[in-house]
Amino acid sequence: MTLFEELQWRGFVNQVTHPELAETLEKERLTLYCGFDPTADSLHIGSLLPIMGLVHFQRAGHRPLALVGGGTGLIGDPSFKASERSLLSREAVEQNLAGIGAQLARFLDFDGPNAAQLLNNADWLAQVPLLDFLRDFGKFFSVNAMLARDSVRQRLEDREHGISYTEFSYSLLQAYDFCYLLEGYDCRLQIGGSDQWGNIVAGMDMSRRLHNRATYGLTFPLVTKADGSKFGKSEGGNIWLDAERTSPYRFYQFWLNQSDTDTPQYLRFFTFLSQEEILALEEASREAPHKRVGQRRLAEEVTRLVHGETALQNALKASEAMFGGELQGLDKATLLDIFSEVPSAELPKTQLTEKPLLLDMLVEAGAFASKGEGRRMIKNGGLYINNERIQAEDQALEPALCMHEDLLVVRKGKKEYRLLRFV
RNA sequence: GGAGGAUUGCCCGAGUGGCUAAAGGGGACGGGCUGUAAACCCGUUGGCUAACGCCUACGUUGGUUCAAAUCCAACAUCCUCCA
Repeated sequence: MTLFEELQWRGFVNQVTHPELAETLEKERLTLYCGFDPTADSLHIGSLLPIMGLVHFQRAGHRPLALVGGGTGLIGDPSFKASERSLLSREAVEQNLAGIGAQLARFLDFDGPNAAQLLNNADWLAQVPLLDFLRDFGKFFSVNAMLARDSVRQRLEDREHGISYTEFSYSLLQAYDFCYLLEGYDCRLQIGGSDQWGNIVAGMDMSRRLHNRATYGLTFPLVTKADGSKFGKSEGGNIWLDAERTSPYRFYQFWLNQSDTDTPQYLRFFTFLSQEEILALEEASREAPHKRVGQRRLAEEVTRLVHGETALQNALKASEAMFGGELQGLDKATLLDIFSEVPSAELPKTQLTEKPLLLDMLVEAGAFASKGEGRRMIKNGGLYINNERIQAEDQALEPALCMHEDLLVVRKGKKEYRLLRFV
């Protein structure tokens, strides 16, 4: 299977500027780039698809450039956005760059004949004098073409928000990047999310006018969910690639909880499993859906890829303990280890002897927002201590409830755990 | 500048003097069924209280009234039409 066929099979190809790119990819070793916005100090799984894309290209022998938008990040991409972006400070962008760079470095191979490179467009964009830019570059840029683009049109039509000159110029900067990378790195292909189509085409236009050279563009589809909700969000908000923001356990659980309908596509998108393996998993899922082999494998693969083997094993162990229901047999160290993934709080040991209401104590420990909420939870049968359902609202807190004298595993509903420790 | 209309809980939206902590829907949360999925069914969805109840809430601030989301006044924000 050729690279392009593989990408198509996996569903990575949304739009391509030239159908002959498929052939070119077989005949030549290309340099390609994909940009990442430094809007936070960590990437989230929304960026995972482009990252996977870059890696596929690298595995096929092409040279990937991961571009962090230190320059463009100061401006803000208006594509398909409803309102004007608030500008990030230079310091924030700097900080975000460092975090994102480190994450990208985990996916790409920076050695060998087609070693990846990490670039920051601030390195060249910051150098360009405004007048030169307008004379040498802006002159070739058609405002008419830009106005016609879908990505900016909704902002033009929206009299409420409008679009500032600054954001309007974003497209030029990204086009400049492409030209710059073409010249300096012989980078002839830009890939990105479907919202980047306009920006990519703008860059291709410029490189043709400026350098009379043909370039390619390819966009990925939007990752969707069968039920129409937004991919990548869960109860706790975004799913981040940074273990500090989203623990490996939560990360693993996120993938494990994907629906049957979405899982086959996600296996294609977010794992490097071969076509045969993926088809086999699908087959197995159809035959015994309750075993959820697809979700399990998906969660395993992606967690290993993003957080590494050790973190995966811990996530597996924790998942098993929390959903297997068997807490009793575990020794204290294992217990603490497993629940290190989960929010925890320490409370004074004197509480145990004073025997307050369990409910009051949990509110105080932050497990419930209010007493009313806690009472409701108990009434509905959603509160468990050490995996045993609490039936009585007036249950008192006593030493007998604890595991290993001072540990309380609080569970709200099916999945939300919290560890309390009396010291 | 003038004339109308709007503003309700997380969101949408009903409500035009007491029976309104506010219909209905969505979302969220919990339970059931299952497979930590989907669909479906049931329940919860301002705070305090075991409960009677009390307090806080319908853009903001005042007022009328025994009683206001509901009436009046001013202000704010948005929308439409006219100049």
